[in-house]
Amino acid sequence: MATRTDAPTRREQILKEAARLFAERGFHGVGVDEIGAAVGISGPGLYRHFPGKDAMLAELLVGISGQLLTGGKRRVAEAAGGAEGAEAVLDSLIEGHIDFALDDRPLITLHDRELDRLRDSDRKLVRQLQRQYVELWVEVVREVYPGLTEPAARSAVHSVFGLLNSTPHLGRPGSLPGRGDTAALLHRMARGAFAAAGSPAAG
Amino acid sequence: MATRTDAPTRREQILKEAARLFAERGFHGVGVDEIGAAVGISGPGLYRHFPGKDAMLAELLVGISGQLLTGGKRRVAEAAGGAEGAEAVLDSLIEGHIDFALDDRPLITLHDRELDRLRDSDRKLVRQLQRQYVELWVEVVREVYPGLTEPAARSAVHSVFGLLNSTPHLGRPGSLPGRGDTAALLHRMARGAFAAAGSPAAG
DNA sequence: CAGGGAGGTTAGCGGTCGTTAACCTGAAGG
DNA sequence: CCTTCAGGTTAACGACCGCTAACCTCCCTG
Repeated sequence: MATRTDAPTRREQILKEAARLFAERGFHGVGVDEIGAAVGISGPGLYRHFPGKDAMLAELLVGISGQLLTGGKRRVAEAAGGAEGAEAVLDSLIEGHIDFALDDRPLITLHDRELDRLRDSDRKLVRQLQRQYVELWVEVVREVYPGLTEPAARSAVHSVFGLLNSTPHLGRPGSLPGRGDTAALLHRMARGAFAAAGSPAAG
Repeated sequence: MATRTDAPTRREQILKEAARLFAERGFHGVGVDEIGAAVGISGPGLYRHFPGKDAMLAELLVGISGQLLTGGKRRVAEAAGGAEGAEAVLDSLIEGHIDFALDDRPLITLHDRELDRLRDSDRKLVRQLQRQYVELWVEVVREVYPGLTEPAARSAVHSVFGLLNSTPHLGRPGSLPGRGDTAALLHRMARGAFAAAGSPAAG
């Protein structure tokens, strides 16, 4: 839980700015000179830190997927240790995903937008991490709503991801009703969506 | 309601293929030669039909936004004519959006991905159409759930759009549980999400 | 049957972009 | 004090890409 107080490395600066620029204008829409300028160095200087532009995107996407999966696993394990039910685990997963979506909006945008720009091996890795993350959710969701078939649960999970990942469309951070309220609203809506998916007896 | 039986014009072919390619690899990731090849002509031949590559994207995005807004307005007007309540109007809006998301998946993808690649004037137009569409929903949603503040309703609408627009992530059309089932699931989830947003008294 | 426009073709220009090459500099270490 | 090396710099190359120019070929029409 060591909260970092030391300054970010140049490498981390580059990744952060690259993520922002890629999210704003797309991978092909951003030049290496722009990324360099964003961290105060110029174009080719980036090649002291990364073998190429592709490598930056790859590291970003692998990092995102891995971070989501690791966080999800941790939350499932923690909750399983206590006496809480599956509902609490689901709440924890939702909370973690919302935190990520609200804190790292550019990364969320990249996550489902630029995957196809990766080399085959990297793309396979990211897809595998994503799949594991989805399966994590599917298991928990089916435990809470046993009526759901597995394909339906998977569709529901993907749809809730779409709901939670909508934060980049909610306007600039200032125009939101406040982070806490937004998080609470998203959480309620996600639970409501799952509940509706799990009970086909709607009017 | 004249269902078209005549063959699509060359212009329409181009737009359709361009939409698919843009959705797959991004606007900057597709060359005009590829678009031409996709319709059986080669590169510069496209310039007999469009003034430039940008114009294809512009026409696609303006078309999408306009189509959504027009359809939404029509549905609101139709339902308002009958004796049905706001709930029925909301259901109709959801149904229309789902139809669009399931039938024109590449367009849905483009819709919130490549907007920034447009000329200023086109982007303003698209944004204006989108805003009107959102306001259409917000009004209906607040009628059904009067407890929602206006900002909360707008956030909820954007989030439900994220949910409904998740169809491109649901795997290839073949792997879905069947179009009707998928549409029904999405519809239930959207209603559940709105209901949860509208009643802060969750446990 | 002339002729003109719609809708193609290929060749090529000009600009952009990712990447490499060659060089510079300041700080650390023996 | 000399060396080394991490981390920069600018110049330039080669590929790609959007677009234009110039030309061709049907087909429709008067």
